[in-house]
Amino acid sequence: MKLSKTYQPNDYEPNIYALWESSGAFKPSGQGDPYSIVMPPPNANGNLHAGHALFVALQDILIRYYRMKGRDTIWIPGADHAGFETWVVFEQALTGQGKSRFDYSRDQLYQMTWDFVDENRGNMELQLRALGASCDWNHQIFTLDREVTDVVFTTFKKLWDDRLIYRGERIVNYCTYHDTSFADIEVEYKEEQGKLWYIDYPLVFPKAGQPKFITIATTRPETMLGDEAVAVNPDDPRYAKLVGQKLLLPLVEKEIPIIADSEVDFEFGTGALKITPAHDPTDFEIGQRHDLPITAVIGTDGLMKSPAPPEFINLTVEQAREQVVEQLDHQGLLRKIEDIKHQVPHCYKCGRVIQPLPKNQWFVSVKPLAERAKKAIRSGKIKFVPEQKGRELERYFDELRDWNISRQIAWGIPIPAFKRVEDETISGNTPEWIFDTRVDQTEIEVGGVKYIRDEDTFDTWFSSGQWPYIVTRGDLTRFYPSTVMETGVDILRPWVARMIMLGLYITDDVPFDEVYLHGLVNDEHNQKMSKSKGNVINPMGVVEQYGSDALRMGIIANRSAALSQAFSTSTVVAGRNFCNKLWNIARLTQLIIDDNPDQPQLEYDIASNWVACRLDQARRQIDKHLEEYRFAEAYDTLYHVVWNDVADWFLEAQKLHQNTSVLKQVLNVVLKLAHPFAPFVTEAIWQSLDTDDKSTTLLISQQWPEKLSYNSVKVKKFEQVKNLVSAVRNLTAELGGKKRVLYHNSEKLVEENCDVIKFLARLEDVVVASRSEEALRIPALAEEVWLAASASEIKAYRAALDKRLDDAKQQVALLEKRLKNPNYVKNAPKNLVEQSTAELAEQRATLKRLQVELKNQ
RNA sequence: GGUCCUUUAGCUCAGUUGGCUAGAGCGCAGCAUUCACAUUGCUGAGGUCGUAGGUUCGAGCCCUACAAGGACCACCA
Repeated sequence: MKLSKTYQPNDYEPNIYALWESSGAFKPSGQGDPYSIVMPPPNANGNLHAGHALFVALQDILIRYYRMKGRDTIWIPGADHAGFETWVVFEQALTGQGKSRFDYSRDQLYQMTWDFVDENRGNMELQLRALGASCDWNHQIFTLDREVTDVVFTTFKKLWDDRLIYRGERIVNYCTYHDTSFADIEVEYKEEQGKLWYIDYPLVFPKAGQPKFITIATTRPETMLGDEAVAVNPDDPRYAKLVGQKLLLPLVEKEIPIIADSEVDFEFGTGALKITPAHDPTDFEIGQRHDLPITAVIGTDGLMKSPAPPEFINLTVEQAREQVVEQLDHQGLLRKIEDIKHQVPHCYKCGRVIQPLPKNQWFVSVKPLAERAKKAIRSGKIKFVPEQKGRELERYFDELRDWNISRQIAWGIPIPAFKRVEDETISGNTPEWIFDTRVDQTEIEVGGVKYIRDEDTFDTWFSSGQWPYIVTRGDLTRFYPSTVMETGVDILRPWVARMIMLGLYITDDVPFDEVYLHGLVNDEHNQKMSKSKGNVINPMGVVEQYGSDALRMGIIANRSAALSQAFSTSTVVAGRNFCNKLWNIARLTQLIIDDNPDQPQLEYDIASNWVACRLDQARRQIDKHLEEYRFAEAYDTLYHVVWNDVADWFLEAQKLHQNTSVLKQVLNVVLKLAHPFAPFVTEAIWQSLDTDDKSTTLLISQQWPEKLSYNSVKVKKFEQVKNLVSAVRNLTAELGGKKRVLYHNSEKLVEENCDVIKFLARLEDVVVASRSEEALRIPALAEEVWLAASASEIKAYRAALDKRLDDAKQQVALLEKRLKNPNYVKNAPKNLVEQSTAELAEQRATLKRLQVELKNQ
């Protein structure tokens, strides 16, 4: 015996992976229709988490399956510089060394982050290998590689030339701690208990019969220092006559107009809205419509700044708020304070409140891009699993606003734009900003004019949004569009949406044909995993304990598309046990073959036909399930055919009558069907088999099983034997478990399969006899077969028989009622009616046998 | 405020165009076991499919309302 008693994954996995990798099996074959998956690049600086384990499992199953199906298959791995994410970690490390980002230049910081990432770089890749990812490492790309930045620059230029990129002062979401702006999508809104302050703004020249002031309501009184107007709804009768008049902005003593804008909600507060164009997105828009100046009183450092009155300058927002309220109260302008619950934007990383600030940034005009993307989904050019996620994206494209792509962090792809250095000698038509890819220089000269590089870097999603066509350039163009994009629902909007927009824009084609989305992997109690909760599952620990295959099967079991579901150790254990089952199937097969070396018996017995039929059905089902991305069901099908059919019935039967050629064939098919789901153990077994040319034979490179042939009559026969055996086992167990004698009235089925039935049903003996008093009829079987039982046992069993009788009666009544219903007979499909009729006959026969049985006792 | 998802056995989940006795894994109970595997085998118990209506010969599945949980979106200052 070559194989140890149980499968020890750690003894095999690393060697098996090295075998695959060195054999070149991960490379595309160049034969067959292309099948490609672009891996969502994991953070180069991080360790893999449970979500990665899930995506590796799903994508690798697809890749291995289609590779075996003969497709020209590639899975392209990547590593993400993960701009902001990595930056935050790097800065923490810097702080840990007592340093800060202000001690270095941008270029120094970039280099330092590069080195920092480089140190950890290999971990992620080793972990992908440990998970068995059969991706083509020759084509691995890092998101900061030259070939990536080249494409990103070209795209930026094209957008620029097409006037789809503009630089403008807009309100951005600014984290004053991280010192960078965010896209709308990166902001986390949290409901908070806040206050609503009601403040009187006096009119400069109150007219007779009119109020002397307007009361506004605000949750952020400190921003009033930057107010430029008070807006009311044009249809609001309370304020109709006041529109156009001036107010005196308290504390600042500045005159501001009362304007009318339909955006203003009558219902909220007093119906009068103070307008701070610099510090609120809505106010900014209203300000634009009414040509109001943008007066910023909060700086990017989060402190108050000029032109706020001197006493407020350099106060924090919170301090300023207190001061403002206090002074207003002092001046008798504070009318009332209400408690209010409202949504407050927070930095998703540090949790601090996001300040809306005006900032000059690069923006992408997304409307035309989004329109096209929406059409691609609507027309079915891109298919989503699950479908509703496609509809969700369509709605998202409708409401998407211009996309801020500038980030004020050093770690990322520099924006290839340079700003003119002000100089009186330059002519009026020299552009303020020019495109240039010499981003390694901070200052360049063009036509005698000096330009300085934009210090900002691109939003990571701007470059990763171009990933599918970036990674398929060169000799891989046949793999674009990729076949399926498999990724997490959480990045449907930030990533998938952008890949579709930019893919269509640059290549005039969709970036992928289908999108499969997986949900979050929660902890065992279905709570979201997070470092702060300490409930994070480390996939490498699971691999170490149970094996890579076990983790893979455990994590896909019971899981459906796009749903957040719990991680379950028990399904991983089930996966581990399944690996061991495969292992022992191989061991037994080997054992039998070793015992019968030179005489393969070619007699094709009924069990062999039956198992061929079961395996063939399973193959078709797995095909169908994988076609429809039903991973859990494909695995379930495999699990049961291997365990329940092959191991529990076929191999048990083979212990009696060996058929080495069929045994070999069955093991071969089992290993192939199982390979995408349990690659390591199946390959380990494959390598242990005696084959003519081992060096070139890898399971990973084998063809998926073809149709198996079998004799249906023999299949049916084994099915009957199996039913009889189960019925005997059942009755034996109910009667108390000891071995018994089976009597039969020269039944052909029993006669022909006497020894198999005896063996599988664990019978004392099988003898021909007429009905004995000391025996119980095997229930629900048409054959005249009885199991030996003493009178007292029969008596004790009477209750069970009574119950069976009741069940049968109920069934007969139900079927009769259904068949008597003329509407059923008329409307239901014919085969169903026939089926019901047949079943009724069967149930009536059963009923009759049970009645006889009971009478005889 | 809006949109979407979920609700099926003790737990985690399947259940593909409605079709008649709703499945799996784990857990639980009983029995077995020198014979590939205790990471085992056999047998079994356990569900009025969130609630209330409706459509239909027939509903876990379709429709309506409601309830609970979750996710996302939104400019209510």
